Amino acid sequence: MKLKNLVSQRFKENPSDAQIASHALMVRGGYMKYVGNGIFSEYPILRRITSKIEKIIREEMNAIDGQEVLFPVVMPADLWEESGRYNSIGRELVRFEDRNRSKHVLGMTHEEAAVQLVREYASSYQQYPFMIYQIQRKFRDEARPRAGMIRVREFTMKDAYSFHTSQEDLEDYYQKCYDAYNRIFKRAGIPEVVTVKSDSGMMGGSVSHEYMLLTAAGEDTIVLCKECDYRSNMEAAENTVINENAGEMEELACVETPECKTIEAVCEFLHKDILASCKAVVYQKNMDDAYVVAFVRGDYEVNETKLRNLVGEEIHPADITEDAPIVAGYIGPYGISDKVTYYVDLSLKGINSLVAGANKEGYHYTGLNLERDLDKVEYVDIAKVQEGGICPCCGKPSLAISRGIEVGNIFQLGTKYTRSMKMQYMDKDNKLQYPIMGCYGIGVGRLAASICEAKHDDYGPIWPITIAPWEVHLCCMRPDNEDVRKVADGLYEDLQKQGVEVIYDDRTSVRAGEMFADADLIGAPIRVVVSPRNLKNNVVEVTTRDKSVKESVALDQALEFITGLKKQMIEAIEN
RNA sequence: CGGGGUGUAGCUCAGCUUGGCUAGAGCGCCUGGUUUGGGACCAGGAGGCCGCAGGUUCGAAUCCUGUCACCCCGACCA
Repeated sequence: MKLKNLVSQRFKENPSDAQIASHALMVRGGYMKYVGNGIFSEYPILRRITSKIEKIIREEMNAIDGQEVLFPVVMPADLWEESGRYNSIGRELVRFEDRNRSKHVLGMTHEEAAVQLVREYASSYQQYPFMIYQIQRKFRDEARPRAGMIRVREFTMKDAYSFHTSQEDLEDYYQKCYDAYNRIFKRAGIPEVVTVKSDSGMMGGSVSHEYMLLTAAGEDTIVLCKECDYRSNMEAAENTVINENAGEMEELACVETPECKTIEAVCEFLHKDILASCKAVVYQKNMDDAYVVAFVRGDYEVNETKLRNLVGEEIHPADITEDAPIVAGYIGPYGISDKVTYYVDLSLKGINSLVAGANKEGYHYTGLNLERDLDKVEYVDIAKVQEGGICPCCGKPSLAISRGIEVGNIFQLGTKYTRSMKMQYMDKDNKLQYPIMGCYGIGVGRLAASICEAKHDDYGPIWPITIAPWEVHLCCMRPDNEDVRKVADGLYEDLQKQGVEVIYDDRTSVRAGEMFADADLIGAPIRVVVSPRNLKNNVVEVTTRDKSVKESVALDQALEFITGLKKQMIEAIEN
């Protein structure tokens, strides 16, 4: 491919709306073009990258006996009504009517389609297990797309669905998929992706893992133990708290705390330790606006995902009205209205004397002892883990908090979809059974952007050779010089004959600076420069994008050197 | 959905507070020339319904009202 014919435009300046490196570089380099909120087109450079990522994914899915299929993007609403998700999913599911006024949806995930595809086929236990997958566009009407290709509304995804006749078989296959995913990320050049325990959310099911690329630009918060292998998404992270210095037992007393609406203000006013205070965070159920109060130790934040799972339905931060059965700023577990559901976090266990709201405007209690003063207390885990918190696995105070991009996930779904959609098979004993499912996703575009996020410098992406748009970027400096052009043209031909993917820059009237800047933005791992200066010494210059190699190679050895370097770079990633 | 911000050339932006001639710059693009190892220089040129609609005014990119779109933070999110 000649660079001068490449459909795309490169820019010197950063786009004004880009907040993260991958977004800025991929727009500047002509990888993609903004079409609408959360919607992009891919130019040839990016399409070459995503095609290579897809190829790796296909190979690994096929290697674990996956069979590629293709589901429709548009599906009749009936199908989604069967599983119950037509009504349970919010506005991210696009619903519309066709010309006959019949309801349809745009596919945002394909559990229903997968079950529908194999429901009649897989009627005997002898046909199990099997896995089907597709690589296809999805549309999710996200509330807030952001960060370029990291979070978009329309995107390409590999989604796989496996069907099993026993939990053991699912777990066995889940492990195979777990390993296949690790191979995919390794082969795509980011072996540093880690798995974390995750919350299953709307997918349903029990065990699930997310594959996270740890980077400051990530949207997810990850909890990692520095001492052992414990890793979890913050949403699912267990919070372990031990209140060792539980303090003196005091008398319960109601004290005036004027204008003290935050826990910090109260503690300062009363000269009490925030670690012996009880903070109230108020939510409302989405269904009926009923109030739900979460009590946590003053220094903790509420983990809304854990709270939501406990409540068993959707909740949102409360809007406390005048006639509410609670007094904003003065809410405490002692004497709280029985119209309010409340939860007490583990972080409050064992503290002898708490400062807490008195449920009366302008008053707090001191000396509150939950076990002595309340009829009964049940402690639940609803707080966010803190930096330096205690690891639930090894027990050491070694938890660290980091940011990550979710590049893939795997779920043990169970029978949620097969039951609701009445997919059954006949087992050995002539009994009807529901197959057990697993599902496994990878966002292709997001993975490309994540790799860019992980592998770039100020000048552009540094693509791993396995997914780079081209393996070699050949620069012909001064193509108006006949000797130089002849050598460069020859090298271009020869490299291609050797099966090397080359992007060839033979533009006249382009100065060296621009050529190099373009090469950096395109990010091919190997750069070869043919120029009058090099030719004088009968050499070409070979450098790698990551600057680890920079050599002048004799003309007659150039081909061998470059193909050798390519092979070396591929092996370094694949092995 | 709540808070903040921005819409002027393909890109990055100035002009708007205090209304006034044919609306500007840099980059990019086209023509010609000089250049040629990290985004050159000279000369000429094309390119704008100043997001959209309404209003105020002799006159609106600028003031007012409405509306749409986008960006950021939060909420939400397999």
